[in-house]
Amino acid sequence: MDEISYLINNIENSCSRIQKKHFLKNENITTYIQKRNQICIMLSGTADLIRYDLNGNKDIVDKFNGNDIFGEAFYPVHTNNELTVIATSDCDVLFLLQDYLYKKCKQNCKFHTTLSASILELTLRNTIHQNTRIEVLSKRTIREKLLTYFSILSSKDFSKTFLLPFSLTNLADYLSVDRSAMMRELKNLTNEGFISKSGNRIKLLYK
Amino acid sequence: MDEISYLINNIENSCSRIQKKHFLKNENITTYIQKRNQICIMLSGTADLIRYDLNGNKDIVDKFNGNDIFGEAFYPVHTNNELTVIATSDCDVLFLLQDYLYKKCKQNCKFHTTLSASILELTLRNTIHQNTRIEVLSKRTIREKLLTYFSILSSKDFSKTFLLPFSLTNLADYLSVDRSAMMRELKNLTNEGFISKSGNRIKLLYK
DNA sequence: AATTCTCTGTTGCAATTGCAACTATTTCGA
DNA sequence: TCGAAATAGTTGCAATTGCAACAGAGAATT
Repeated sequence: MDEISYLINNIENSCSRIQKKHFLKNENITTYIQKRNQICIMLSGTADLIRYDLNGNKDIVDKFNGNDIFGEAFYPVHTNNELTVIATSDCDVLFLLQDYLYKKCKQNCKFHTTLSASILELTLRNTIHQNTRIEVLSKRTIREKLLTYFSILSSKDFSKTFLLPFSLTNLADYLSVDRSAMMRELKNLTNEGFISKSGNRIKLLYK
Repeated sequence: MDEISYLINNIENSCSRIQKKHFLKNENITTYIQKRNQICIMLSGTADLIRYDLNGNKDIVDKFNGNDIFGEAFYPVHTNNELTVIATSDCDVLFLLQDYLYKKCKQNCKFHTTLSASILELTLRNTIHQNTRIEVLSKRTIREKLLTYFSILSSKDFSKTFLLPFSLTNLADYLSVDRSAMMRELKNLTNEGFISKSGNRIKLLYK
């Protein structure tokens, strides 16, 4: 993402229609409002996308890291719940409107060209992440979800041993299964000799 | 998608690096090969993305319609299975390589600018579809999956009554649940007065 | 018009999962 | 450095789900 680095470094002397803001942990970064077509890019830090449903239940829908692209422009916003992005650490976020990508500004600055290319690249990468998650979520048992996800991590690292990118609690959320049921299944997989595990390090023992 | 129409109509006198091909039902459109960075756009017709795993099991991973964008550039391709796109009806498909989006051709034709903007727009729309699917798949019970999906369809149509966009068999695939278990749950929802249903038409009876 | 194929609908049963309710351990902030 | 969160780990039990195996209705193909 050299392109994004370029953007960050040149943000000051760029068009006024794109903004960079800094947030402290626990601050509200944005709320998804239909038809606003807002696009956000996480430059540094982390945040959670949170849904409050009508019963007031809180639900972590997504998690964002550096270079992640998000915002209501990417999301099916429907009326009966509110989606809010909350900083889980201090962070810097870039804001722009989707329309801005299609219209050239008067100055015709290099910024636009670079920005469009970057957004496309970030979006493509985002799509790959989403497809990964869909592939995993579409498995029907916890065992299959775990093994599918492990196999993806393994082939990404070119190694039978790899580090989980988050805590076991968060892994259960990512797989959308009950944490205790997932722990049970991890134990089964270990006892049956499919994997071994110490902390967040997993080793695949088959094939 | 006027942009895409423009592309289709001007495909003949465009760069040679983008191709339009016609396929008959059941023909192989493409196979996902790592690092090829191929992008495909379905101009007309329908196709299935199919995975063959090591045991030879066949699995429909995704379904594509008009204006859908797909290809290995969007997908986490890992070594132990093959992903193939098969036409489920006669169709026209546009092929290009991802790099092509970033590099201007010598002629500097209008084609490039339009194409990049279109691809970005198609990708954004694709992302919204994916987020919808993730939202639905991340519900833990069949009942919740159904109600979540119904609620999205309902708010999209601005109506408590709406048509399912596919057969009940395909709905079960989309929700990634056993079809018979889903039928059972649909019956429960009907008996308990949450919905009514005739054919593919669903009516929400609550709130 | 007959046949094949796909889709809908149903049910019993076994396996899997979520839920609740704990304890132990680690991390983090005041 | 002490206490509070967050994380990891465990288990019994009830509810949900997948699976297998049907039958019938509708489409599509020849």
